[in-house]
Amino acid sequence: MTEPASNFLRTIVADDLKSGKHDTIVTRFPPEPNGYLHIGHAKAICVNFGLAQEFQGQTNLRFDDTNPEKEEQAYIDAIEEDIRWLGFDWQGDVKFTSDYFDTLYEYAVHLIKNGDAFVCDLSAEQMREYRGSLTEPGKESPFRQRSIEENLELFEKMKNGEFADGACSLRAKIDMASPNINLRDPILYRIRRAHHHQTGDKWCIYPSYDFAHGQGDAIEGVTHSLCSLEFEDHRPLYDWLIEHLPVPSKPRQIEFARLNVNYTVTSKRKLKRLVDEAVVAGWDDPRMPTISGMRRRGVTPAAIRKFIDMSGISRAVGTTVDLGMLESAIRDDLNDNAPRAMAVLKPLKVILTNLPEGHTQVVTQPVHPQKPELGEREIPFSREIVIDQADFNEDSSLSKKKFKRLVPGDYVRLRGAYIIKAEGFSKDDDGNITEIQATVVEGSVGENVEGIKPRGVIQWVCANAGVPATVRVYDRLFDHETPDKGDNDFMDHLNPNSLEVIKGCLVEPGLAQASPEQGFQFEREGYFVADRFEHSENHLVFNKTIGLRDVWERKA
RNA sequence: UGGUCCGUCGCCAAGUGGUAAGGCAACGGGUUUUGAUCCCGUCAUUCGCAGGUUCGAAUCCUGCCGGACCAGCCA
Repeated sequence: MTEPASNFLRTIVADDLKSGKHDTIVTRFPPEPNGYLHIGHAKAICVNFGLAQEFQGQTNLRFDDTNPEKEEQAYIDAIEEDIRWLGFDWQGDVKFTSDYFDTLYEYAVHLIKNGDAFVCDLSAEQMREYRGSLTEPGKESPFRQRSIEENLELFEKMKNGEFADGACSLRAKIDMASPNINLRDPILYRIRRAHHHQTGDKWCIYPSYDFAHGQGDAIEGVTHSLCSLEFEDHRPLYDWLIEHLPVPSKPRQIEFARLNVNYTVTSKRKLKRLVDEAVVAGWDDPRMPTISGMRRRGVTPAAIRKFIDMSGISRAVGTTVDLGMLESAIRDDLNDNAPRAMAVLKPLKVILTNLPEGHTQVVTQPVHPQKPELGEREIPFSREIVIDQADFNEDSSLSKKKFKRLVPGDYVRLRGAYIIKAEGFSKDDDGNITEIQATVVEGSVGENVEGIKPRGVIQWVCANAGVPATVRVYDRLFDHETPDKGDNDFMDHLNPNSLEVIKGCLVEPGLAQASPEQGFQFEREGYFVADRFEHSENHLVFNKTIGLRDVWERKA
C-alpha cells in the first residue's frame, strides 16, 4: 500500500478535521438522472466516495432531480448499479433533491419575507435583455420593488398553479450590476407543469439548481460539496443562499477539474449521437467510455479506481489525460488477477507427423505463472493442433531476432508442451497456407533439450478438443486525439477499425466453463472477457479488453 | 477587451520562501517456456515570459503572454 498522493482536497479535509471545524466529513455524489454514467463521472464518484472513505466519513447518493422533463427512473436504476459495480456504497437511503421540495418552498418564502426574493413577470426573452452581457451590467426588473405581501401572494399562486408555465418566476434580489452574472437576480423557481418521477404531479413549480443544491447539501449535513470547475462562478451564489437561509449547516463548495481523456468524447449529447446513429451497438457497447461500456469491455472496477487515482486531482483546466494511462491501469490489474488461457484467434492446422495417429495426452499449465497457489489447468494435446496464422512464416530466412515464431526447418516451443520443428507446409490454389507438417522433439515437454534453441514460444490449441469461439477485437473509437476540439466534428474522426469480429477461433476447452464477465489473459494476445450478455457455454463470446504491452509491434 | 480560475518533463501531478516527488510514456540493460510480467538504470540546473523583493523564489510582488469557464425559466 503506497501513500495516497497529496492533493488539495485531501489537504483541505485534513485541515478541517485537525482544526476541529468538523469532527467527521460528509460528501455527496449528486448526479442528475438524465443519462448514463461515464468515465468522467467515475472520477467524481471516486473523489467523493474515496475522500470520505479515507477520512472515515460518509457519502450520500443524491439525485439532483430538479428538472423533471429530462429525467427518468431508468437512469436512476442504471446509475445506482454503476456506482455499486464501481465498488462504492452510499450512506443510508438514496436521497433525492425532490425529498426537500417542501423545505425548499419554505426557504423561498423565508427569502421573500426578508425582502431577498421577488416574483418577476418578465418573459424569458425579456429577462435575457435585462440581464446585460459579460461586459455590461444588467437592468433591474420592473417587478423588483413589489411588496413582500404581494410577492408572498404571487409565489403562493405560482405554487397553486394559477399561472401558466413561464408566466413568471421567483428571483433572488441580489445585484443586477454584479460582474458575476449568477448574482444578477438569479431565478430560484420556475413554473413547469411536468410529471416528476418522484413527486408525481404534486408540484408545478421547481427550484433551480442553484436554489436546490447548496440547500440540499446543508440539509444533509454535507461538509465538503465537491463539484467541477464550471461551478466556480456559482460559489458566491451558493454562499449567499446559505447565508440568507435558516439552513441547519454550512457546507463548503470546492471545485476541481473534471477528467478529460484523449481519443474519447464524454459529452452526453455526443455519446447519445453515437448510439442514435448506430455507430455503436448501445450505451454499453464495449467501445463506449460509459461505465457500463467499460464493464462490458472487461475493464474492472479496480482498474478504473486505479486510473482515477493515477490521474490525480487538481484545479488545472483544459488538461487531458492520456488514454495510455487508463490502459496501463487496466493491464496492471488484469495482469495480477486474470487467469491465463490459450486461444488461437486465426487457426492454422499443424500435423505432428512423428506422433502416432490418434495420439492424445494432457499437459498442465499454471492458472497464473506468478501465482502457483491458484493451481494448474489441464490442457488436452494431440497429433493435430492449431496455432495462429501470424505465428508461422514460410520465409525461413527470417532472422531469429526478427521473427521469434515458427519458420520452416526451425524450432519453436509450444507453450506448456513440446518443442516442434516445422518440416513442411501445404498451400491451396490461392496460395494460402493451409497446413503445416511438423515434428515434436521427444522429451521436450517441460524440459529444455540440449542443443535445441527454439526461436520463441507460441500458443496453441488442440484441433479436436479445442472449443470454437467468437472473439470481438476492439480498438479506440476515434483516430484523433481530440475528436471534438476546435473545428473538429467528432463524427469525422471515427476509427473505421474499432471493431473486428473474429469467428472460428479455437480456445482451450476449460474456457467453455467461463462465466459471463469473467476475464482472462489469452497468452500472447491480451486480456479478454466473456461477454456479459451474449456468452454462454454453448456459444463462447469473448471481448478483447486490451492487448498485452507490445514493444515489438511498436518498433516494427 | 466584465468577472473568475489555471499555466511545473511528451501526458497527468506533488511542491505554497531554503535550493524540482511520483505515475504514464519513452529509452537502455537483466531475468523469462507469454516479443507479457518482474527487476535495474536513464529521462526538468529548471517551474509560461519579463522585471522586482530576498542571503535565497516554482513558491511573494508587478506587468505581459497563453488557456478554460460564465450572458438556460439546464445541471
